[in-house]
Amino acid sequence: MPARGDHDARRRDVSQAVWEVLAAHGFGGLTLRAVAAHMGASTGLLTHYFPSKKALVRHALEVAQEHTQGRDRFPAEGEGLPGLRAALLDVMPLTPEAVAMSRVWVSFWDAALGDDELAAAELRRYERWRGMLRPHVEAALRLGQLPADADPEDVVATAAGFGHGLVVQALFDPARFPPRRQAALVDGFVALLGR
Amino acid sequence: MPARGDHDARRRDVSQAVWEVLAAHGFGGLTLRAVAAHMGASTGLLTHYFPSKKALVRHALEVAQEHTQGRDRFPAEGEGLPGLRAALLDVMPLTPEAVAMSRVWVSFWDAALGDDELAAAELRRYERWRGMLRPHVEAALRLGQLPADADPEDVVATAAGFGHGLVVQALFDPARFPPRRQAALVDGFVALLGR
DNA sequence: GAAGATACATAACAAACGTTTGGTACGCGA
DNA sequence: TCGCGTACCAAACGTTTGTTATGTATCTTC
Repeated sequence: MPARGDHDARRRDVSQAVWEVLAAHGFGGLTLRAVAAHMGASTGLLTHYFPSKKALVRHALEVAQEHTQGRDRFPAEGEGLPGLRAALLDVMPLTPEAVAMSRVWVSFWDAALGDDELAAAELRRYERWRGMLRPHVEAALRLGQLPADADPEDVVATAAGFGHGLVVQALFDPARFPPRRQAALVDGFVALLGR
Repeated sequence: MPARGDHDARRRDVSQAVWEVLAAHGFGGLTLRAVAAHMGASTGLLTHYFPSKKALVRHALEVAQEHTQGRDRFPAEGEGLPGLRAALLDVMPLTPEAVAMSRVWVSFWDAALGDDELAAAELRRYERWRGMLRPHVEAALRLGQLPADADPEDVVATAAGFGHGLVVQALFDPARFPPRRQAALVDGFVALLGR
């Protein structure tokens, strides 16, 4: 077994394993031994790359965040509401990978509720997500796709709420919320906004 | 300090303590010792009333559920959409107790993601909640408050998603989502449904 | 090819966990 | 008043946790 590998790449491998254990068993099932076993290694490997479990989790979530943002997104077939539609579809658990990702973030809410630092991170994450929706809402307003008196910030918050709420429902009841229906509900919601 | 107390009442006391620890620290911070300390007792007391931690949690969630349902609800000032509005306001974290309750349920999602039995319970809970929204949606349809071609089941799922999504946002960002704004967003959403 | 840093595995550590055990204090029927 | 069952505490059990210590290959550099 080698030395001189790519240190950062290995850290990313470990984060990936953290991610997968998290998706499979939630924060309650996230132990160093579980992560190590999942990647066929020992806990010594983990401690070699991360000083503590908390540091490991923090890095894994950062990596996850980049992965979330750099995703092959649904192409927005237009400005305004179509863009909002695409942004919402981006967060839906439509594929197995997206399901895993959603599971991790929902799981993360529990950990964040009990830890101030993680709660602050979750707050920022929410702001960033609303920030991604906002341009589309503002464009829609400019294009007259929304009632002229609509408050953009309220529309953003409403859309963000609808999106995450639908994610949770789909996560717990995939039979009732298959990808096709998730997409249909998103379409219906966006149509609702546009009068 | 023994004897002939009301056994069931004591079990409810314990469940209440579980509830409070859960609201404060999430599932990750729920330990028998924490619960015992919270009620100034020993872990022996807990095991005296419950055979295992899992049984304890199960009972606590059942009690919580009854408490959720038997809540002093917002009076529905009308049939159809006003009723839907009231039902949505009922789940919003508008008061400290409602905040605690919402924290517990969000926290519960993590535990449910890693445990099949809890996941099934969460699925049922969701069905029950949609079941509470459905009559209002159907009444709204009957009263012509919704477009005649609207699918009631889709409207229910959309409203349920919006509701829970807003709960999560409000939980993590109470400054941005004070009670007044939560209510305003619910009003805006219901108005959206009614054209 | 010797020296030293790197990359792990293995094993031990104290702490915390859920659970079990043993004991004591009290209420109640006899 | 005796005896028994309930209610509970205190302590200990074995396991699992995150962390630390030690050991051993492998690579890099000279």
